[in-house]
Amino acid sequence: MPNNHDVTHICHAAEDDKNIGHPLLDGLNAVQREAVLHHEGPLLIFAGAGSGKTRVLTHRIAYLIAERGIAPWNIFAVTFTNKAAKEMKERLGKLVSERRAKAIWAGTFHSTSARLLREFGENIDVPRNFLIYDDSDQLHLIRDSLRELNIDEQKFAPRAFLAHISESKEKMVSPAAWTAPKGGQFYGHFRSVYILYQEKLRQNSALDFDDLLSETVRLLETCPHVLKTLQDRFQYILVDEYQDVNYAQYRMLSLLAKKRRNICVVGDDDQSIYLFRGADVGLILKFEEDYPDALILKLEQNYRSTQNILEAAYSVVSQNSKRKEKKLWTENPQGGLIVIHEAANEKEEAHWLLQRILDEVRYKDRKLSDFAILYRTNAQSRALEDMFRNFVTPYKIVGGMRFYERREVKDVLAYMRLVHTPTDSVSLKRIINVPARSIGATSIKAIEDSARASGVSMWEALQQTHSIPGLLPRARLRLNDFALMIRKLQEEKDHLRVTELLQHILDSTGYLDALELDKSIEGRSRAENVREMFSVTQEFEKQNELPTLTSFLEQISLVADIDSLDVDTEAVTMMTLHSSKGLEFPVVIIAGMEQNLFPHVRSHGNPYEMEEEYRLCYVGITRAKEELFLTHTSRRTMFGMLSNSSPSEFLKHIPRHLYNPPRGKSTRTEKRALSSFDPDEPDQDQVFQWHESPKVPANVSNEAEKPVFTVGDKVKHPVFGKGVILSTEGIGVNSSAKIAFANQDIKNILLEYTKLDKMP
DNA sequence: GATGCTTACGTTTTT
DNA sequence: CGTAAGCATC
Repeated sequence: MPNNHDVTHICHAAEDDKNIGHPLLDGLNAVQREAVLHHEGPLLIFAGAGSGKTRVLTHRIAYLIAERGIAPWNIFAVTFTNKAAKEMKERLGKLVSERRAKAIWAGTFHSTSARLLREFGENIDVPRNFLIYDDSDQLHLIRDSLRELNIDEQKFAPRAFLAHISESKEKMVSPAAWTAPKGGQFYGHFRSVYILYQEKLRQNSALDFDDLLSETVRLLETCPHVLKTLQDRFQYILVDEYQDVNYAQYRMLSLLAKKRRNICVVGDDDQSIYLFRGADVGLILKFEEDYPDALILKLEQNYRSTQNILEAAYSVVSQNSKRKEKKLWTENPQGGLIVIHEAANEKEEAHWLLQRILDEVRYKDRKLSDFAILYRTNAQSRALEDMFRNFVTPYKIVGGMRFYERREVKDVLAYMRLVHTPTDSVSLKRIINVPARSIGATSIKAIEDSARASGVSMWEALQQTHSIPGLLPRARLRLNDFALMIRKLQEEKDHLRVTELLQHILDSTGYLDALELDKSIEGRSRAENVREMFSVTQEFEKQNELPTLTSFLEQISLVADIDSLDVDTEAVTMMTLHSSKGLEFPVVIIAGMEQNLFPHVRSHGNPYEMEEEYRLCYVGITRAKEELFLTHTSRRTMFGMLSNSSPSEFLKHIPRHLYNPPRGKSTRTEKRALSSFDPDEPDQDQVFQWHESPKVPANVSNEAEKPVFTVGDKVKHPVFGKGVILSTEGIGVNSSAKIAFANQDIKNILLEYTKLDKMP
């Protein structure tokens, strides 16, 4: 089986179309063509996983431009991630021209909203230099609000307020319109917290993620001239992943599409996985009501996966009651069996799947980049990463501890934000004493109180330290120095490129110098991360025609983890199931298929959330093109506590004939289980039975020519150089050795995959 | 005001 | 287990 067949090669076009021969319709099936050719009026496309919807969307846009003479700047394409927008433009560049592809409006709801508010926000008193507050910024504001309102943080979790505020905004419920549900002190406090939080956002010239959407809706609703301008601008609207749209986004679309009604939405109710973020599957099902004249198309032919994989996916998602019945079909081969594997614990799980991957690379000519490991929670990546690092196998990870969430990066960004938007007191408070300039909590409190008393921002209060009561003379001096430094940077900001500004900030604050004094490992990596910021700004300046500070900060606030995933790197990809939406891989491994983990324990007892877990599983399975591995453990350590785990209920819905036979409890297995690394030998034999490629018996092949190593042997590793064997483990393919290298590193090396020379 | 120690607490999923 | 916030001490 070819490793990276493109869908284009196995698409078969219907023969009977009058437009046959048009390059934009080439290789499309009949339904896909209809979607491309549909001219004016609403269009709803149910597009199953792997049914070529991105192709349909890009070809449809290309057709509008090339054949119908629609100006690219009159087309608005909403994608789910920035990455998807970028890819769409790249593909369009090849279909029409790069210049025209660049001119279309493509982006996420959030980035488009930010752009519109930057352009028109002044109509509704959104300042031009607004910042976008992320989760942790929001929490700061909530905490401040709770303190101000004398609400006990211990009794009422700040997160709970934030979640409920977010929910309210998604549904476009203002503090005034909000009505308290019955009972509970929480709701008694809620309105005042909501109001104060909103007030603080305004004072800081900041919008949160939800504001981007709700303020845009408010803009469209309250300013008819803006609405008209935008209705004329966005003559053709195309929306991807419509099943994950929330109410505010829905309102925004309705307003924009009202005049011309050229709205084309694509989605799949089986792939709705953002309920927690306000996504409402009901909206895609309501589209027909909203637009009774809509053309409705269904893309049900799958070009991605084998029949076995599709059947497994269907067997899971069809358990749900609230879904539009549909079943994908494919002309693809049946494919090999799915492999379900139980490991003793998360370490062994990681070890097993790493081995599987290396086996396939070795015997089936796979590349590391053919593999994706998916999991339910980010925390699961730790065991995987440890194992990959130990065995020196390249991997790339989406999410987890994000670059922009690191303390040092946030600090540097806070300086940039403060220079850009002085009213941003969250940033100000963050860095006013970083690096330490002897400005302590008492002084900060004094500024805050004084600012509140006179109704100005902290930054404004700082300009007149003499009128702040309770400041010691020395503190006053320090504060003046700080204010002067920031003012200088503010004066420069418009004449400098972002990279230069970053340099000036580091120079005048001494931030990097302070970090470099710390010689510890963390200290070094912090300094490294700050220097990495220069790559970020330089890359930004290269990629953007108008690389302003405003757009830099905006882009950083709105990047998704997935946006920076580099598909070209030769490495295994690891990410959450959520992040994997829209992607595909020849081989997919879903790890942690356990009850209470996936489906997640928090979804138990909530039928809506349980159905979402099933959809999430469906999304995960349908990422796979050729092979699927599902692993679970019998015991897993969570929160530092070891607990028993049982196989996920998803597994029992997969028909027996689709996966590998259960491994027999042979004495061999039991013996093996006693040895240190559970190599799970019988299972491995079965794995290879269903491969078409000739199997090289793994544990026989090289054993003869491989030297045997014992503790104390001196060896030479092709990458790490000279070392000494500290200990050995495992048998055959699984044998590994702990080796101490000359550079002090101690690593576990899988002997099977490393050319290790014995030295005299 | 800085530093170091203790404790409490948490993990869904993300624009 | 690992982190972050909180407290006591210098």
